[in-house]
Amino acid sequence: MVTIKDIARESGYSVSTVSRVLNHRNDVSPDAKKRIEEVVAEYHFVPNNNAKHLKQSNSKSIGVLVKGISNMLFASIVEEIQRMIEKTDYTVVVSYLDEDDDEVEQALLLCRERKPLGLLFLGGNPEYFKKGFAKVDLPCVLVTNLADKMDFSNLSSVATDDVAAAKCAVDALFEAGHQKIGILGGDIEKSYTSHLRFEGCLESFGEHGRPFFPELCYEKARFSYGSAYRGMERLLRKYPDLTAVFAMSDVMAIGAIRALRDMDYRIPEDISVIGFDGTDLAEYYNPKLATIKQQYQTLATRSVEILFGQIELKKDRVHEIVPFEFVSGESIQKI
Amino acid sequence: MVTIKDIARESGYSVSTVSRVLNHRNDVSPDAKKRIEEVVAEYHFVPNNNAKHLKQSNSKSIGVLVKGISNMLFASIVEEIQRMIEKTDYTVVVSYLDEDDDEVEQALLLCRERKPLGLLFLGGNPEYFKKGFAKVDLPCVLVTNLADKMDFSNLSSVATDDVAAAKCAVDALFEAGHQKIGILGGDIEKSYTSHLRFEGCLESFGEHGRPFFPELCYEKARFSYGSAYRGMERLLRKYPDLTAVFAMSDVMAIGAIRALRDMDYRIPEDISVIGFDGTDLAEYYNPKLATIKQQYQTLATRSVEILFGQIELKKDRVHEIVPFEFVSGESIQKI
DNA sequence: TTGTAGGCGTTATCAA
DNA sequence: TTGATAACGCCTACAA
Repeated sequence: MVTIKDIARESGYSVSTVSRVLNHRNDVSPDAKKRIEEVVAEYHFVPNNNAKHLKQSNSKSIGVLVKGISNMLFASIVEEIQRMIEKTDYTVVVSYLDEDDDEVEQALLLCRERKPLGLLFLGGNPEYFKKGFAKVDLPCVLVTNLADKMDFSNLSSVATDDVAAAKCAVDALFEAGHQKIGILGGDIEKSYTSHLRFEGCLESFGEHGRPFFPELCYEKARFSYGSAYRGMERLLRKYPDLTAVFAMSDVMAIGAIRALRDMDYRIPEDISVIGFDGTDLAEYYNPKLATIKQQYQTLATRSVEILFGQIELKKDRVHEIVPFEFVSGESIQKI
Repeated sequence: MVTIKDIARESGYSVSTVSRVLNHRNDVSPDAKKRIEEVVAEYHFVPNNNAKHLKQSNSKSIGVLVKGISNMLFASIVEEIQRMIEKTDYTVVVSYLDEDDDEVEQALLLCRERKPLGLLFLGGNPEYFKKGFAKVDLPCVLVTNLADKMDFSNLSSVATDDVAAAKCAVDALFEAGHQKIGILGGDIEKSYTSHLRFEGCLESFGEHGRPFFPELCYEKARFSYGSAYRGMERLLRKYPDLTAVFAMSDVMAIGAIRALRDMDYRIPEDISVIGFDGTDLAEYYNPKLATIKQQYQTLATRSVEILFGQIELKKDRVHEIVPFEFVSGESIQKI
């Protein structure tokens, strides 16, 4: 393996000078710079990041922790974040975690290893934050979950109002004349997001003067096509005369629709369906999916802006709500 | 930051003993192990991977390089690979690259930094391999692309026969009675996969005694809904009387279908569409998408088996073709 | 079974 | 503008 020492030897300069050239510093003579760059190119030298990060104390980088690799909304937000940060002199370090990994623990690890100047959490479990976030002592923004209930001075948040958005979805079904509404969502014990959207459902039912019996009209599923398909089957079995379904993600909605169609229901003529997230897929699906569109662009830009505000301008944390949009699609039928 | 030295001091043992405990080695007394583990837990000590990998020469890990983060087929394969390797005493290091990044360069970097015992490439550009793979000197498997044309003794490959599979797709359209067939695919100059599938189309046209005019019936698009949507519009403009479309991925097919429906064509009554990949989405879409299903499970298991064969049993490289399946779906109409 | 000491490849400090 | 040299945190002979 060719190291900085080899480059030093070959170029006739010392490792320090080579290091300076590598890090684009200006206290190097043009001659040295030129010669060293030639040798670097000739040997295809690439610095070893382990050694680099081991030594370096601060790295002008932003860490991004993404919970759930196949979450399309997060994928869109990450892309947008990358695009924004590329324009600055910061670099981005993205770390993909599993759905139920402890993101705060991973954050601590990332800090030790890359020493970023700030952190962006895409998705997060309040339990993990309460347990371990006190040890994180750099500016952070939690994206897509509001952190206003947690009192950490270095933690901002940017999110869609999940309660209001879910309420809006269910309202839309009530307003289309539906009374028997089933809900397909995540585990409200484990997923805080699901918990909030569940709250929104409660509110909507309350406001429309309808009692809400979870045992009857709520069914749990994972955020995947297959799981939602089976969840929909269970839901329909216990609530056979439902006329509308709110699924807590577009993926779930699509799984549910396939299940319903396989049981010979037409969407939306027999059963209406509304999803959540407003990913691209929703408008490419047939029928076009009614959904609640989260503004992923705004979520991305605001979170980056807020993070830089905290890092560079030493601004205070903020908890910001980004408006959502109701997309009517073609999957809701007025009755 | 708490380091191994702190643990040594607090536990009363030396750093080497602590290191031994951390690496689960058995030349440590139970007393030492117990005491040290207590202190580690108390201080929430986590080893610094930079330092670890900087020093460590071999790490019992497998590197996975994934090209294209929103490629659903790859996502499924990665999951399967993780599941398999978890059962062994190896660990997995996944590295997600952009569609057009140089995966071989990244592989070199990964090798320097993590010193894996083997590498799995999900997707790859033959150009990059020809240019730089000679410098990679550990067992590797290229997945979803065949590498039999390249003569590297440490490079195996496992893939679907893209030529035959694409031919099968187009054959299906011919056999349904279609004569005017349009094709929506990637850039055959840049994407080797697209190039091969293009070859398959040529073969099918030839076999059915139909001339193939790329300017008329081939249109280029990226592998995304939006790009395929616009590609389909262009294709239809130059080939207005086509009755069937082969899209080189399911995502493209769905983009194309939306474009066609927006122009008031019915699928499959007016225009038939067949996709490629056979991701979950294909069977959840409406209409169920006709497609060529790549066996992602087999691709995953075979590539891991072959890699371990090379690493542990010093077996020779192999180039293996995994069969594909034709899925008829509901998007092809006999005429 | 345990400890000492040297080194992994880089950056940072200081002196020249 | 340069170059020695000491870290960074960990692993691993080798010695005890």
